[in-house]
Amino acid sequence: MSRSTAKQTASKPKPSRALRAAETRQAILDAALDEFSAQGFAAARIEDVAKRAAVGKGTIYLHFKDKEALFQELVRTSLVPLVGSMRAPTGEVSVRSLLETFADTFVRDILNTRRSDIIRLVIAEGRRFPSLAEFHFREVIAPATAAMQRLMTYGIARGEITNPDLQRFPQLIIGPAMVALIWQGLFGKFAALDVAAMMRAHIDMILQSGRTP
Amino acid sequence: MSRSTAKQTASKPKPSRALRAAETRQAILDAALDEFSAQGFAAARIEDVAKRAAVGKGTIYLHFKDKEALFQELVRTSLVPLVGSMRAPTGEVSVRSLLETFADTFVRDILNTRRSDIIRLVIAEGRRFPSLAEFHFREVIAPATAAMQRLMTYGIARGEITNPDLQRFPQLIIGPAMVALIWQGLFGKFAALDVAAMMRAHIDMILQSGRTP
Amino acid sequence: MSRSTAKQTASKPKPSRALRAAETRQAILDAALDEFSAQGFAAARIEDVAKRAAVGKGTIYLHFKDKEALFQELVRTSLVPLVGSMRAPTGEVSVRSLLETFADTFVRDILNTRRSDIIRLVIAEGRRFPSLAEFHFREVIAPATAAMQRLMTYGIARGEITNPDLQRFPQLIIGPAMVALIWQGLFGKFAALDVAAMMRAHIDMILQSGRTP
Amino acid sequence: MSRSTAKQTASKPKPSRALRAAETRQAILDAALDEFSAQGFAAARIEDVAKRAAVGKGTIYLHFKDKEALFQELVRTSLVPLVGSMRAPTGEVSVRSLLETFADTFVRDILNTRRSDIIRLVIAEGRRFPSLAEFHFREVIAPATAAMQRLMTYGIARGEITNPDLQRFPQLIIGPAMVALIWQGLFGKFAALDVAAMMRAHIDMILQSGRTP
DNA sequence: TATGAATGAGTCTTCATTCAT
DNA sequence: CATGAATGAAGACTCATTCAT
Repeated sequence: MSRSTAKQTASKPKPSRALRAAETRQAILDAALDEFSAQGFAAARIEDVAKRAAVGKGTIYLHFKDKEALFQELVRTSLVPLVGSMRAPTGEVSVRSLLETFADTFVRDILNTRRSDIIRLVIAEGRRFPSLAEFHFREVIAPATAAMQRLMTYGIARGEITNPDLQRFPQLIIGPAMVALIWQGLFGKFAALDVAAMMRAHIDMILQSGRTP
Repeated sequence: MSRSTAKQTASKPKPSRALRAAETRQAILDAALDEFSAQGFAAARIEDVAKRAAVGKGTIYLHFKDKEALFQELVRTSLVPLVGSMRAPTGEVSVRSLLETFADTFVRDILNTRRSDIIRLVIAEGRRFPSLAEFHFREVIAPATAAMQRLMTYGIARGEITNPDLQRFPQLIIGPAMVALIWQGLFGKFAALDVAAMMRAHIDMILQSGRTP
Repeated sequence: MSRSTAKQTASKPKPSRALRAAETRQAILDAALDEFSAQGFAAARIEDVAKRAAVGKGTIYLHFKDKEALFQELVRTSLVPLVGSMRAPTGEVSVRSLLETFADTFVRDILNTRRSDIIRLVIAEGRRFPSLAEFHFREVIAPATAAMQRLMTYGIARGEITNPDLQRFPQLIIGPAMVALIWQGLFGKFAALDVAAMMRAHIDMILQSGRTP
Repeated sequence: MSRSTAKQTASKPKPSRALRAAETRQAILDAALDEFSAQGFAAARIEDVAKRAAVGKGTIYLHFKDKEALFQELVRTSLVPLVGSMRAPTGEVSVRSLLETFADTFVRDILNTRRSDIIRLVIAEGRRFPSLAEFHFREVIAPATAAMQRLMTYGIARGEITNPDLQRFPQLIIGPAMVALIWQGLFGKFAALDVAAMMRAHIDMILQSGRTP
């Protein structure tokens, strides 16, 4: 929403055309996220997206080829940035602290944001949009599991991790995050879940795992 | 085709009208599961359900008030039976064997059956059918987590379980099952997951958890 | 297919087949009147007629070819009997008393009975069932207006009626009856109308009409 | 066909979008009157209305919520304007001339126009649309009968009307108009009715009524 | 005769998409 | 670039009618 330059001159504040267009586009994506995650792909109405974005219905088609393109664009652009943040563990950082950072990041930047809606959307609609599922696997899931595996390799090298299964099944590490996502989305109303505490307990479990008593 | 004579002779035991109706109803539910889990609620077409069930379109409305009723009925009747099978642990059974039984049952009776489609449906459509999400919570989730908590209590009493967090967060125990469900549904094509092995690894982790080395 | 013999053998009191059939048929007609007059032809449902008549849906088709036949049969059989009752005025009866009898009969045997529903049905659906309108004209309207004209001729001969217009426009005599019918059907709830008093006032008007003061 | 220039030259004055929309709306109402009065509410098909109005099916739903709203709007907007024209009688106008004006107006502006179809529609469908019947009573019937009563009061004051029943039963005055409406709609084909002459005869009758000879 | 489960043609209604302004 | 009136294909749902029992 940078509307901070070149305003005082004319009657209308007119920022550069390209800028306004980008803003409109983003407003549409924001609105689309609301509608798609509330209604699902099929039941979401383009008109509602337009209304929520405060643009005309036709405007959406100036920015996106059709409803499906809008949907896929939404999902694609919303999660890819996340992956970049997962880097190989280096230096003397403990696995525990890396896992804790991961958990914190997950809760702060995904679970409590609208990104969680996106993930739920992928889960909900992935079956009907195989290309989306594939894209998501390639761009999000595969890198994330690979990162977890690297983290486990690192942990084993450091002696912090002793259970080799964790390297084989990075899903075990990600598991509680997924559960948290679904739980908050569907059952949070009925039974609150202290996700942060659960994640901490889970990290404890991972680090204790494999130790021969 | 004389219709008034010779009935007891043939192979089929003259299913009473009511019986045939019940069969029709079940055929519709089966077909609906196929269509709904393949297409999602909104995109599934009643006509396709009818075609798959080999009945006329109108027949569906003879058995279900509308598309939504068919959907909810489908989900409701498909999962409740499962819950009955979870009984309190008794006698001298080890927690490990109980967890292994649970894991086996999950893989055999849910993951590799169409029930997994139902659960995916609940996850996918729960947002738009709050009553369904609530029903599912009440009838499936809550009993299942309660059973897990009882199992952990039992394990702690027996000394097999030493990590009290597991009692507080039964979600940690169920987690990998949920991950498996989603993974197989969306990403199984891209990367196979040996769910049974993962579940075993998870059980090991649970049982080792909390031990002070 | 002799249906009239050999019946007294069995247990149930079973009236003759033909009798039962006639009863069923009449029950269907009664139910049809209720439904058609409440819903109109198009919106009335055969299933509701069946339910109200306490017969199966298929039974209706044993007695009537289709929905339209049921409707036409209903209208035809319900009004024709009325016409027979209008006979030529004879003897020394005054026109006033004849008109009063007509008014009484109308109120008692039509307005306050379900026959009024039939007439309303003819008015409502006549446009779409020209054959019905024609039938109704031929069997009810034409005879009734002819009877009124005869009555006026009779009245003029007796000196009771002095206005020749009444002979030319028998509709003027029938008018208030029609108004009463529609009023009671549509607006009776909002403003009651004392039909009998109105009819008396109308008769006074007719008899005073044409007198040169 | 350059679209950006040369607009003031042509014949058509560039109807603004809103104006065109209003025209479309009116075209739909006109077409709906045709279809509804020919087929009745239930049997009229929206698609036929659209075709007759030369618009797409969906366009109708752009202007009216559903079929029923279209129907009610049609009836509501078509008759209310009439009521405004009935004003209290003033000055030295004779009751006869007022009644004659009323009769002329009825024949010219209702009976021989499509408004008569509307009234027939109200009669035909009023039972199934109670709100419509009520609306019609409130907006048309009640004002009309009240106007007639005022007219009779005025006539009595002037000495032209001597029959007090006419004040009590304004329906007696309106009667023949209603009969004419129904007659022309249903039986006009079988037996023509000279409505104007009948109305004149009726007016004579009213003015003679109550005179003691 | 009587039934009611089954059928599918027929309708209303929605909504993604287009396009004239 | 932006708009929203117009469109019509698509899909849910109804109900008269049939027919096996």
